[in-house]
Amino acid sequence: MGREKYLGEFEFLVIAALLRLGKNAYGVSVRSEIKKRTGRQVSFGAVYTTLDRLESKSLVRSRSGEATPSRGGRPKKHFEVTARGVDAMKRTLESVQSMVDGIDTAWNLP
Amino acid sequence: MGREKYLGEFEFLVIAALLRLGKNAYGVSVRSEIKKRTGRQVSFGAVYTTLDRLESKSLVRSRSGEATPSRGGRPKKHFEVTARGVDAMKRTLESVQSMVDGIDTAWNLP
DNA sequence: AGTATTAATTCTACAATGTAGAATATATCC
DNA sequence: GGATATATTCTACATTGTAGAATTAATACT
Repeated sequence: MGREKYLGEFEFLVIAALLRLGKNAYGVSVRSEIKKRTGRQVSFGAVYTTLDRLESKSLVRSRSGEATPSRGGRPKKHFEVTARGVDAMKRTLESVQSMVDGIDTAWNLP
Repeated sequence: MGREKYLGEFEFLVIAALLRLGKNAYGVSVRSEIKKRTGRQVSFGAVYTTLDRLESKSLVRSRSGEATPSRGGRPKKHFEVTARGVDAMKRTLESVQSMVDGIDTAWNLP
């Protein structure tokens, strides 16, 4: 049995973005989704590096190349979350929630 | 304005543990609280290193030395979360939740 | 064909955080 | 003082976070 791993803070956001974006998930859209929802500023480098690392850990998978992008530019590289990726996300979210449960209301945390 | 920072995954757990433990928060109890609630295995090194780093970022504060520990052993070093620490926690939790919101039910994540 | 324009990804580099385990310190008791 | 108990500090390295410049690939235009 491989030791259970947990997602880093940013890795978590990236995987969540992939899940929400579904079919339309690729570097640029992941970045804007995170910016849009969290309001935080995110560099391309951060996103692509993280996507690569997640892929080499098999938490994410990519299918490259797009048929015909009607307008110029490099082809997109689409990503999707693997089953293992979803598991890692669940595990991570579970530990966060088990620790936060209770104090959230006491300290009126979100 | 200093750029908004976010807590790392483990830093988050440690701060949460401090909040729950209140008056009784110190290295050893933080470790066991995290183990107990999340079921994950946690080394002392991880906890103390993180606590130190959080302190140097002023997200946490420590008051050292205990009056009379009725039974032998080195004195405890107690920790508490600063206002900035609570803020960082809120910010971090907010971005996690804003990204997870919606998919949690769709993917039956915790 | 050659060049400009657009869209997106890859590379490079370094900072911050995660993690373990041995070593060390401090206190009590006999 | 030596044994025992309790807790923290140190050392070292692996993984994750983050930014921005450079590069690649495609289309459109002249």
